[in-house]
Amino acid sequence: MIKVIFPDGVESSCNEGTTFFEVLKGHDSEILKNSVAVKVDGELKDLRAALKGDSTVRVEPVTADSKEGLEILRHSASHVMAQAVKSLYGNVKLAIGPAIEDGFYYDFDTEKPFTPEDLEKIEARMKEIVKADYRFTSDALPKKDAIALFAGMGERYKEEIISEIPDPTVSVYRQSDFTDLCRGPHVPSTGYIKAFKLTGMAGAYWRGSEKNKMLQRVYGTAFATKEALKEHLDRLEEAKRRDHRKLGKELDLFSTSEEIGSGLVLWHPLGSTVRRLIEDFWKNEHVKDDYSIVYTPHVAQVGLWKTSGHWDFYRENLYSPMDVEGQEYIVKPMNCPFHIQIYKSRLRSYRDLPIRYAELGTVYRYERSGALHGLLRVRGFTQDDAHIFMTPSQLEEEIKGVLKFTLYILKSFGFNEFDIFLSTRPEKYVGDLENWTRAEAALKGALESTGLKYSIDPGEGVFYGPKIDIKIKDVIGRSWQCSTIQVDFNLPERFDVTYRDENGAESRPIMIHRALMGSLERFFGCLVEHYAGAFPTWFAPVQAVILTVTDRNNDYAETVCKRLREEGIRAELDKRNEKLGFKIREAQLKKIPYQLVIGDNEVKDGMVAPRKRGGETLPAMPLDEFIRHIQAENRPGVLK
RNA sequence: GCCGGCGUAGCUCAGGGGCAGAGCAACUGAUUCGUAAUCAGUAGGUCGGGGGUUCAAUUCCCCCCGCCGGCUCCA
Repeated sequence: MIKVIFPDGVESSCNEGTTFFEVLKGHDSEILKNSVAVKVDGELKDLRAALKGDSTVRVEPVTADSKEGLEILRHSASHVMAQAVKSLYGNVKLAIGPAIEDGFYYDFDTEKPFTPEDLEKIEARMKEIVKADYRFTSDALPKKDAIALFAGMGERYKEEIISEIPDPTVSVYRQSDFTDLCRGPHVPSTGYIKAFKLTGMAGAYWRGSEKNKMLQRVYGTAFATKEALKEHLDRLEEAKRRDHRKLGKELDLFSTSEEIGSGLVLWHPLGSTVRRLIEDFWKNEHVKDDYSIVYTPHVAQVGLWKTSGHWDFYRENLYSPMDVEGQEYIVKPMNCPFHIQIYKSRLRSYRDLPIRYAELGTVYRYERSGALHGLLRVRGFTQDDAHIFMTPSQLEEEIKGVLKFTLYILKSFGFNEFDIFLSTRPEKYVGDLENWTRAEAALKGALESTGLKYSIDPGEGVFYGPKIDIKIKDVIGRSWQCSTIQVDFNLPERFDVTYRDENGAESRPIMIHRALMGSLERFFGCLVEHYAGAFPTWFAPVQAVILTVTDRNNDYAETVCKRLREEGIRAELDKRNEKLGFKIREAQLKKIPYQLVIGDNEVKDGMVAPRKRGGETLPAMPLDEFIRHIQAENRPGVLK
């Protein structure tokens, strides 16, 4: 007899050989209904597997709606998809088919790429397989036998995978006539996969390397219930609705032009207004925080990048040099060497440090055409960059300050949730170990001081120093990589940056690179999606639009508009000969925060009748009262 | 860069080897109107660009450019 302990503390005893199915049934048949697998002493197992071995085991049901359960469900769905594909198309070789973040995929080596119609056919066949409710069964095989098995089926990718598995035996899973190499576990039968959908397909290289053959990847997703699946698909729709590329066009914020070139952004007047407000706020806050704002050229001699090391390390992202009177110049991919030159323009004392140079610096980097994406990945963009030069002993204090400042700026735009990562020393690094240890401790100390949660990415730091990355979470839960704070031991060395220390000796400062928004393009794209284009009053490009009811109201409306503008409010006047409902609809579609209706009543009483973007109408009020009302929101950081 | 899809009026999209289409927007006129679309009329096209097949190409084929979904990359 084996003693079984359940998570709720209940114990029971079962014979060796009892399946977990039966074990759970005896415990709680309700939970069994929702379970796809079990965790036995922390290890995931099939429900069909049997108790064995130890005298006491802890058994925990894994339900389909849990993180691990979903993963199992999706992984099983990928097997069902593979079965469907194999049964529909001859001569298909299987590569890999894992569960991923929001679903699963399977890579196939096919003669012909799949078409959208194939996707439908595959999904239909999958439904048949689910309906047939085939059992998932598993076998352990010695590697040699497994290789022979898959070689017999012509599955050369599987052979390759098996030969790289260190264990002496591997497991295979079968459902109906389909066999696949798999670690498992799986749901007990295909009928468990009640809610799934194929979501797309794409080419994907075998093992992710461009040197290898391109395979056909089919993406899908699966959930515990139809409701959860629908919710997920609705979320995708919602994301589509918020897409900054779509809203950018609809709201006339920005565009790109084929004549100009890919990845080069035109900021239209309304988008430019938002950008200007972001920039003004950014500059003011930096000055308050004791940064010096600087400006630097867009091109420079290539030698600068040879010294910095970028010419050797990142050549493929740099634009080709241009000849200027026999000298080679390139358009700048980064701002740091310029800031270093400003630093080096005279002798610096330890008394001058820290020195903080900040710049909204526009840089150009070559990105492969396939990598470009709206405002999020472009070839020309403006970094909200800063470089801080300090003595090693100032590092921790400085990082604390930068971190606090970063969070303050992000919160001012309405971002309050973050995923924070600390990346530590990689295998290949420059600088001495002592500095690394110190810098990592400093970054850690600064993170601890914020009280925010963070995770450590060991070995993921850049070769020149450890870093903190902050991803902001938007309203629908997506993460956006924006802020980065990087310690750099390398550039001060390469450019021979120095200061005079307390003893008059030449010392090497440490540098921090940091960007809060990353780039204005990316941050703006993120803001558009976060707010679905309905920007808070303080950075809405148009804050109030005045809508006249008839031509009789035009003169008064003009004075209202003029007055608002004098008060610094971005107001527009719509005196077109259209019905009020039409004007409201347009203002609403433009997502303007306030619509001021002016008809005969308002003219008579010297009032305005405000209507909010959400549809709420406020009682008619004197203009001065409305100005007070909107001014209360017209300040950086106020998010109405 | 690679795989697949797409590119038709300012926008959203339909069409398809033989006259280039709709809705919205624009323009003109009428209407002077109270909280999400007033009515009528007019104009608008190198069907992304180049080449080929054909009596005839926007449609079929090839090349290029751009966009979209991925792969890859992201200092």
